[in-house]
Amino acid sequence: MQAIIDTKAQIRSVAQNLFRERGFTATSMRDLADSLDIKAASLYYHVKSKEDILQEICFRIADDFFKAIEQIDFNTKNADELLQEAISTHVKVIIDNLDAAAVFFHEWRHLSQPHLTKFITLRKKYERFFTKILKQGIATKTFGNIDVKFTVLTIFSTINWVYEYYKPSGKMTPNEISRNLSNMILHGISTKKKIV
Amino acid sequence: MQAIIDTKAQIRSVAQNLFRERGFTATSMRDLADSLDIKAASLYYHVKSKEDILQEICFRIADDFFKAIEQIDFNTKNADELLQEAISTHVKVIIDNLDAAAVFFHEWRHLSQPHLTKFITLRKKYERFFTKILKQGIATKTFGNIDVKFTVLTIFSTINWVYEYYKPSGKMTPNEISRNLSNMILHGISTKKKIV
DNA sequence: CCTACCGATCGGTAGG
DNA sequence: CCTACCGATCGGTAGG
Repeated sequence: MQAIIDTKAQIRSVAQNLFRERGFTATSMRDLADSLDIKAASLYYHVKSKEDILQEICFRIADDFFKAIEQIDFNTKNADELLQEAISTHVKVIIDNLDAAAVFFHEWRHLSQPHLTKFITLRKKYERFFTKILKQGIATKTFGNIDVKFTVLTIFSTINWVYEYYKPSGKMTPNEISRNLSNMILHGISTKKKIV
Repeated sequence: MQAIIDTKAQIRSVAQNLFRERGFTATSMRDLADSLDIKAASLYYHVKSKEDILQEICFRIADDFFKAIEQIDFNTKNADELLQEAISTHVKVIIDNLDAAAVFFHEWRHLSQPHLTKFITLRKKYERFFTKILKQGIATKTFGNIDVKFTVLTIFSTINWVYEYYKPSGKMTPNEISRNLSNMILHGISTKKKIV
């Protein structure tokens, strides 16, 4: 049994990398098999289909995102602290799974139904954690009078792109990246006061 | 001649849409032909190859981005005004070419050499406009002591995602979106003062 | 995990 | 812009 599990994990690992580099559609089962030094037909002993692999990648990391954010205690902190913590855990999941994150953000649309709908539903559910933080922050005047939906989308655009430029060999640590992103989202880059 | 030009523009228009929806690799020449009510072989009278279409889409909108940003007068304005204007023209190009922008941001990696290198070089050149604005703003203390490279990347992540959520039928106008994005990037969402 | 193979589809060409 | 077609490659199966 152990061998099967390992092989499946290996397939996923190689697939994450190739799906990221070339895209899901442009990666063939033969490409995958070549990287694993087996024949394409042998892959089907471990996975049901090519899309089966994509599903596993997408929903595994979705699960990581939920597990991380659900550990945040939403009752004992201010909205700005909550937001910083949410950003930090989100960024950590991405950085710990760079290939999977890239696939998650780019290739999910190749999921077939009903998985596609399930995926979109999960994403909306996840967004609600951030919506909640923003609404709380507006209510307590911690945040300005912002458009919640627009701001949630903008926060995600800002923090999701991390997988694109983060390099483990780079000079910025994951914590520094999280801090800088939180800082930009909370305070911006200007030294001047906001004109409202 | 006019007919040929129109047909080529039609091919590009349909291709932008399909490449966006399904991705470059997952869109076949037969898909394109079907949408145009012609046969796949007939496409080759107008275009050299499938990638030829991708190249046109990517480099045309790249040109739009440059034309727009080159019209900004970099000498008579403060860094914060410059940044607002750069963001605004950038967002306008995206909103005026939603399909092409989506292809530009997602499918460029399917370009072959030497076009891929040319594309990346152009993108770096374009980023330099923003680098210049940030450096000027830091020098004049308009911006805080930020990491320039990181901030340029973060600004692009924040503003590029517009193509994903902008809907012409939505309640926010392009100008409002630009203003909100500039506001977030310059001042953030917090009402508190920045703690340095 | 392999060999052998299938039907479908791909990008593209020849020739009109 | 069409018909007719090509070699290559695709995801996947049968049977071991």
